[in-house]
This record gives sequence, structure tokens and C-alpha cells, in this order.
Amino acid sequence: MPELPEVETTRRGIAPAVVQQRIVDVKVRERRLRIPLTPDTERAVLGQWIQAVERRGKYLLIALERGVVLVHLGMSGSLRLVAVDTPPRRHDHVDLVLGNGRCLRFHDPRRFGLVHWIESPAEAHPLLCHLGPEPLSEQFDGQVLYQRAAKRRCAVKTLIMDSRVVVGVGNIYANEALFLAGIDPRRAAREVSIEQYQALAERIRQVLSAAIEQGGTTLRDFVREDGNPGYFAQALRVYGRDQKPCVICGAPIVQTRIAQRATYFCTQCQH
DNA sequence: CACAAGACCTGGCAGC
DNA sequence: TGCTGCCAGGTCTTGT
Repeated sequence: MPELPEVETTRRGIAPAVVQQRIVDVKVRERRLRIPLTPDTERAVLGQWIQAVERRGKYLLIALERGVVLVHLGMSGSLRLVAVDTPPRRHDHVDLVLGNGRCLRFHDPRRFGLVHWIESPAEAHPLLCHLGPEPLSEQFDGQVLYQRAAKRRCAVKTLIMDSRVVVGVGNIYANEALFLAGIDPRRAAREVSIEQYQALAERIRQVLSAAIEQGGTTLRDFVREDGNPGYFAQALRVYGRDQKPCVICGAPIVQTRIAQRATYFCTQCQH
């Protein structure tokens, strides 16, 4: 699913329709999410006005008058805006029914995602308080990566996917950014130079920004708030391209596994 | 502290 | 047409 660009695409899609709306009903069809959805969430949320829709890493924060609804899309989740009378489909677990006759509907076949109400301040919540900087903010650069890499023998790919180091970089965009930066994903994090980390940080920002502009990457599950896919999949240079020619040098892209995750790279272009 | 591996789930697909 | 096994965009927890 959803890495940062898909979550940001969802945020931008739903915000105009839900901000300044009142939650007039909450329908829960499945409580067994990553965090079980308890009745106090419904009780707390009902009748409140939505103030804003923000994002922290891959979490969506629906800010209410009192507290915040945290939404995470896990691997297979999506949020859609539908008319109130739209019949639910399989795996449509939660509806927030709004005063304007629309409904924010959470769908997640694998149930790795969550919908969870918390009291403010959200930043202090255990799910959010250890998160690293936002990759598209001023707080993030090559220096941050280099410092955090200091004692770490894990692969550089694993480092940039660690949400305590930087948020939002999932498996697809980690592969893509390392390709664009010309860095072998298997390299030990502490062996990578500051110059290379500066290039890598720049490429992470670039690939995430480009993906947001395209509405994210749809491989199978992800849909935008209007039910349409994102279009960045066609721009992927290495992810999913095992044995296909490198777009730079033509050598076959190689697939391997790093920390249990599919990893794609060009042995000619990445060192 | 750093790291690897397992756990959580369902659905889609390849191969037999 | 089944059935089986493997794979998938993400974290969190456990054990070394």
C-alpha cells in the first residue's frame, strides 16, 4: 500500500469534502483492526466537527474539536468518499457519516490498518512520538541520514525505511530513490558517504514529490478518495522490473531480498 | 542498543 | 476446476 505519496493523495482528496463537516453517524462493521476499534471511539467522535485533515508519516490525522482520529492504511487500505446510501462492499469496515450527506469510508482487506481516536496532543502518542522527520520538510537532509547511519550495519535500504530515521519511505520508493542516487541498496548504512547521503536525501524528496503529483502508485489495492487509481506506477524505474532492462544502461534489473522485502536494483548503475 | 525474524491478515496468482 | 504455496505497498513485538 500506501506509502507517503498515497497517504498524501488521500489527504488532499478528502480534506475539502470533510473539513467543517459534522460527524452525524459512525458505522462500524469490523472492529478487528491493527488496534481493535472500541466503542469509545464511536462515542467520542459522534457529533464532533472536523477541523482539519493532516498527515504525519503514513498516518492521517483527522482533527476534531476534541481529540484526533488516527487513520493508517496498512498494506491494503483506502479511504473513499461515497454517498450515504452507497451499499457497503466486503471489507468496508468503518463509515464516518457527515452532515453533508457524504460518507468517509474505510476499506482494508488485510486489516493491517487502523481507525483510532486519541486525545490530543497527537504528537505525544506512542504511535507517533518516535517518528523521524518528514522527508519533504526542512528538517530532512543528507546530514540527518548520515548521522543516523553512524553505528548501523544494516543495509542502507533498511535505514531509509526505518520510520525513526525518516518517515514515509516504504519499499517502492526506497528502491526508486536508491536507483536514482546510484547507491547499491545492500551497502552497509555506515559505509555510505555524506555526499552520497546528500544525493540520496535529494532523490527521496524528488521521487516522493513526483509520485504525489501523479496521485500515488497503484499496484493493486490503492485507490484515491474518488475510487480512481494513482498513475505513478508507469514511472517506476526499478520496482517490480526484475530482469527488465535498466532504463539507463540496459543491463537487466536484479531482484533480491533485504530484510525480507523485495529489492530491485541495477548492478551496473548502483554501487 | 542493533538487528533478524516472526506476527498480524486476506486475496491474487502461478504451478501442479 | 481445484488445491497448495508463495507473494504483496507496513508496522509492532520478541528474542538474540
